[in-house]
Amino acid sequence: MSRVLVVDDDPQLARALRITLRAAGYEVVLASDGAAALREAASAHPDVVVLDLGLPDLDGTEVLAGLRPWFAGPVLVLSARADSTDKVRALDAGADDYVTKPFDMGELLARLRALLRRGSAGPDEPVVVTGHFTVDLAARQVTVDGVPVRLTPTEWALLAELVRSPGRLVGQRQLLQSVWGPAYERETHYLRVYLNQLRRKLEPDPSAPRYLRTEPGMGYRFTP
Amino acid sequence: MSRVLVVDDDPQLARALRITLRAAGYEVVLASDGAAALREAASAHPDVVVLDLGLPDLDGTEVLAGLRPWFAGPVLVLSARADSTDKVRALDAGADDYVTKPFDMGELLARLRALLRRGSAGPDEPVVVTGHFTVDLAARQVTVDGVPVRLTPTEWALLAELVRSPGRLVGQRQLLQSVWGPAYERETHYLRVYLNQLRRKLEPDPSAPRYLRTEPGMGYRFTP
DNA sequence: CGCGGTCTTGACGCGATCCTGACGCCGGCC
DNA sequence: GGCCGGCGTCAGGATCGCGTCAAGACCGCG
Repeated sequence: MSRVLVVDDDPQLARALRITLRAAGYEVVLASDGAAALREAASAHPDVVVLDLGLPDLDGTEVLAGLRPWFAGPVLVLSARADSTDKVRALDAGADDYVTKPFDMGELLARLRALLRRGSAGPDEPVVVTGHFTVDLAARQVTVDGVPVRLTPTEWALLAELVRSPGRLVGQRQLLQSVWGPAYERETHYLRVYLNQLRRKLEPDPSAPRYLRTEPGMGYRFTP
Repeated sequence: MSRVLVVDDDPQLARALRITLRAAGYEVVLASDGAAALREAASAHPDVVVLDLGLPDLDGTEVLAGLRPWFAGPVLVLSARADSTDKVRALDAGADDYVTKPFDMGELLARLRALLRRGSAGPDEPVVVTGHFTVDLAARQVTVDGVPVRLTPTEWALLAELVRSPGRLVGQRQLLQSVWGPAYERETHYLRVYLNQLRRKLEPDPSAPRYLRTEPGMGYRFTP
């Protein structure tokens, strides 16, 4: 059955969620603060995360930001704040659903079912390894032959988008849209420049790319 | 940009949605009752459906039931009913999100963005296998005897169109229209050239095609 | 204010890709 | 038997996309 990571600092609510989710057939992992949430998400490989925004250490959106670069599964946010600007912020930060407290357990379960039905696209591995370099999506770090390499923010965003779907071709439009925004859909030149830089930093032989391959006219493909 | 099918019988709300969605960069298709909704969903190929449950002819859940067997994209349900049993029913009937009226437009847009962000990778059956080669539609990769083969964009578009309806005859007009555009309906020569190239790359014996067959005067057929 | 790093933009050469025309083959039809 | 339309095959030239380099714009920081 599916594994759920519940992130909530209220022991009473956490306990209620654990019992309800167990009864519904889920395996439950608990975390009571943001740091633990990120740790558990990386080690327990949950299929879905239920995240309370009101945490003692980190802001909920920070947890989302730490999760999203590498965690592909759905995230359902719980919050006491019903203001729509809060909802928009959380949803745009990567949440898949937003439920305001107090909430009905039946509805929460139904929303979880809906999220899980859609299926997690791609592996949620926080670290991707190749024969020559490794990409740690959770720690935002790349190492070549064990040596850390510095990437600029743009280079990182581009690499993360490619690495998140290994073996799959990623269209140039999708890359441009997720790295530069929807207005830059046609600036394919950017891709050429930054792919070149990434290859120079990561590929054993930048002139004959092994891991960051070009599919002319369509996009790029990361092959581990 | 993405296409949204809006199903609502309230002209005022429909108009507001159309204006807002247009402004947000979406292409909008409207339907004012359930029958029209099913028709438009089939013909317009929307990326996402916004469905009001209160319709004059059909119950909203019936529309959902009619949609779900073949429509893979996300469906966002609008409803005046805030009762959680209604929400559960709609979500379990195949809805991906449920928003109660009155709602905030910004929130609706954020929820649509969240749905589309996830929905780009549909749960289709993306791999087609034959005795000699395999076509992975999601990864955009073709392998012959396990070895990846490079296809040009045109070759890929043509092959994908054929492979999407296995065993079925695909007319030349349909192929030309979907690969080159409506203006090229008569350029049957293109088909001959590119089918030839595909056969050379994929068929065991290109001069005696087994998988990419010609139906003289009609079109082509892919037989797994 | 200066400085280092990063992002954008332009120019250029090269190879791949697309279109186009020519030719031969085959089967149906007159 | 000859004609004709449709198909397969091949090759070459125009065009497009890609990689590469470098210079200018921009930004945050000291």
